[in-house]
Amino acid sequence: MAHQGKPAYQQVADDLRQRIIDGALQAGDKVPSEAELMNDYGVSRIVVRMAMEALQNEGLIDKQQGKGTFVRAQRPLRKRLSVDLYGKRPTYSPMKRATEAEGRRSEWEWQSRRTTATKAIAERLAIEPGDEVVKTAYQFFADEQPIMLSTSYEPYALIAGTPVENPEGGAITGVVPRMDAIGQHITHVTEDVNARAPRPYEAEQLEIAPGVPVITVTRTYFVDERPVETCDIVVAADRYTFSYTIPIPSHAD
Amino acid sequence: MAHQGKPAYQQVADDLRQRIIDGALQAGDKVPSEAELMNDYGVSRIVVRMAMEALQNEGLIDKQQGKGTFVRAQRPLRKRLSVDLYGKRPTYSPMKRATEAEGRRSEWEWQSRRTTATKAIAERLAIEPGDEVVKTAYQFFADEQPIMLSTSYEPYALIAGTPVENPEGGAITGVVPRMDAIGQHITHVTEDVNARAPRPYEAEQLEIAPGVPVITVTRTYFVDERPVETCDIVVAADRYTFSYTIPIPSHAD
DNA sequence: TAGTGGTCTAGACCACAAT
DNA sequence: TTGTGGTCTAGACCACTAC
Repeated sequence: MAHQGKPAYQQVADDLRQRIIDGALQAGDKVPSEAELMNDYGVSRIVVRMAMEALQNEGLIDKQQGKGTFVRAQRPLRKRLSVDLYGKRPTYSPMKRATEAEGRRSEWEWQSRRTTATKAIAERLAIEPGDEVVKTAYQFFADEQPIMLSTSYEPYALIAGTPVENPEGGAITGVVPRMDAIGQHITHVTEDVNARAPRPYEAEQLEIAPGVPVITVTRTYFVDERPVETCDIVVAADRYTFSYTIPIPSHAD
Repeated sequence: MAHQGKPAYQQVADDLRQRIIDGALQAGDKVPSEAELMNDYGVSRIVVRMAMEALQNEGLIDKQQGKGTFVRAQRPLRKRLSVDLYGKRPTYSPMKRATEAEGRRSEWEWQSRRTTATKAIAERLAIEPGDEVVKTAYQFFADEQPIMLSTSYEPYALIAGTPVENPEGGAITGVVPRMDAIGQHITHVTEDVNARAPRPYEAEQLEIAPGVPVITVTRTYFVDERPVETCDIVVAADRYTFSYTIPIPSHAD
């Protein structure tokens, strides 16, 4: 490895990245094995692995134990979790839309329990810490593969004794219709989008390598200024994209 | 390190993560040095480093060469890049809003040049590959620190000979006002939000460690169904969050 | 000068997949 | 059985920071 001031592992990563971008290595192609790369570049295995790890975290390659390393299919194959602002229906169920639109089955599992609000959750729901909330953990699947984790919180006071006390137990799916059923007509939703490396549990559930980033969304549903549900969403960034369409008001000032 | 089937580096990471979450290690606290951790857990340095790298990529710690490793300030301190749907003004300049709102100066640098559209860009702008476009690379700063990279593309045919041919050279800042000035009244914007590890150039520009994810946004401005500008945005995920507010139409079906 | 994290070598054994 | 990537050891030297 001719040095140019840069660390060797970055030079290896740069070279391989360029070969992928240039198309010398195409989607599905096998990347040379670690042993071959050690030879090709004249570096130790740790250097090769550091380079490959960087490329994996960039979403460019896919390592498979026992088989080898392959160039990933690029962006166009990523699924979109889209939020349609123009639909007449008040449903707000991007995952269902995304999966049904592709003729796939949409499935989820959930586990619900009553608990008390932490300080952070209380703040998001504009209630007091210690107030009762219903906490529900969801796992969404498409074609048997886990694609999204979500944990939602609702003030228990809001839904106690109503038909929707059981989160998704009834026939009504989606937060907006469920809230509609008890007279809470959701007016808007806020989403804070961020990203980070997955926690081990998330990496396992979503079947991604540790280091491959996840997109996190903190979503809160409001009836006017009152929050009625808040949830934390986690999806694998190398497989999914969040899409937004934002209307720009006209210049009639 | 008592083994429980899990790799040692995950156990070390799990233990340190728990100490941070529990508050035993608080924001700003110094994490034990690599040498101390090797001793504490009875593992080699590479194991300690793999654990620390995971925590860094999760945004939990901050490594500083020569000084040590420290627990990061958590989410609430992150800045928001917010998109206000309700403002009367048609400006769409989230970075300015975010920085001005905090009484900070907002600065940017840009470099513009005419070139031809690649296949991907042509598709996003609904023009033909090879058509002329104006490509502009922006760097946004807040308090001298780089916070956002952006590369925008506009069809040259749209702006040729107009006062806004020079991207941000005139007094008009922001895409919506600029387009307004030439009679193009932007009706909506689409954003595709994703995340990945940064490229070396991005890590350097944004002053983040390789492995700390960036949020990428592919944003396109439309006049009715016609795209008039598209851009790629990159921000450090450990410092910034994108916020959306989405109105939910009422159930009057 | 001492302590920190950054890079790197040369090995080793393991788990998994293909043959 | 062979080749792959996953984990791990025991070192080494360097660059940066604080004293």
